[in-house]
Amino acid sequence: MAAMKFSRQRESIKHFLMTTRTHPTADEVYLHVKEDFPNISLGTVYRNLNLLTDIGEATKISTPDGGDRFDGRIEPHNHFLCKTCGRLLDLDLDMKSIEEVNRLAAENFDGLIESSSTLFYGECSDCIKKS
Amino acid sequence: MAAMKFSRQRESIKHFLMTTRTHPTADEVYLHVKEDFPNISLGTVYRNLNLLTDIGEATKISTPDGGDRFDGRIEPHNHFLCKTCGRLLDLDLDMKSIEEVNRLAAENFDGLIESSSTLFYGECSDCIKKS
DNA sequence: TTTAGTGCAAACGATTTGCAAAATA
DNA sequence: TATTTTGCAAATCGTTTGCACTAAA
Repeated sequence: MAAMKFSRQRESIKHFLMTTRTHPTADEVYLHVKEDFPNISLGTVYRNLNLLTDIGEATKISTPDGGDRFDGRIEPHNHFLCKTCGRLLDLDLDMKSIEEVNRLAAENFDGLIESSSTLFYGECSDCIKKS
Repeated sequence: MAAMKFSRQRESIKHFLMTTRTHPTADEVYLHVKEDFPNISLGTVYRNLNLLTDIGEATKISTPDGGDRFDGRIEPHNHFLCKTCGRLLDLDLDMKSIEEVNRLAAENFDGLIESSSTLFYGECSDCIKKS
């Protein structure tokens, strides 16, 4: 079932995800990879982003505003959405804290908790400075 | 600026949101409210859901699978998404725990954290029983 | 040479929007 | 009466898919 083959396009997408911290949308990935592969199509980008997500080499982040973002950092970590500029930033809690949250939740919940993802809301330091 | 007027449709939408715990999609809200207002349109449902969300009387929940869900519970609380049946359930941490998470995050973050929303993943008790 | 991946364009589902008519203030 | 909200339909946005072709194994 599905012997995965190498593809230059997929490598490029993966490389971009792993070297940026901007949590790009599929379209932003497309525009970037297009610089190296002018003929690449948005469909290919979506197919590879989903594939990378499925095999655990990327993460999909959903926010209440607009399309999904993708993240090449696969270690558990969390995100912050600035209500002013809309940027999505990394926000690291140490592993112990993340586990502690999951443990606390498990106490109040009658099922199996495997992971969690927290989205923090507020205003980032850049926007605070400008106001 | 926008003096809000009463509307029967909006009341019905709001009432449904406040009395269900199913975290309905816009379409599910539409189908339910349609029982009382057979002519209501999906556009009206979306307009009111967004309006209620904007004035803080409802919450929009984004998950990595499919469309947004809406929630009439406005006190801070969290959610659990079952990987097997896809249901979105409430998961309450006590207020202290939520505040503690936000405090921990603030220590590692250079901006203002106002709130947070955690989505837990795993398998719900119903699905565990069936397997 | 067999199979997976690509580019393209059409299809899709969810959500938004313009507009004339209806409801609220 | 003045202004907001509605229903409808068309438009838009993000994403997926079928297909003939190309690249990798």
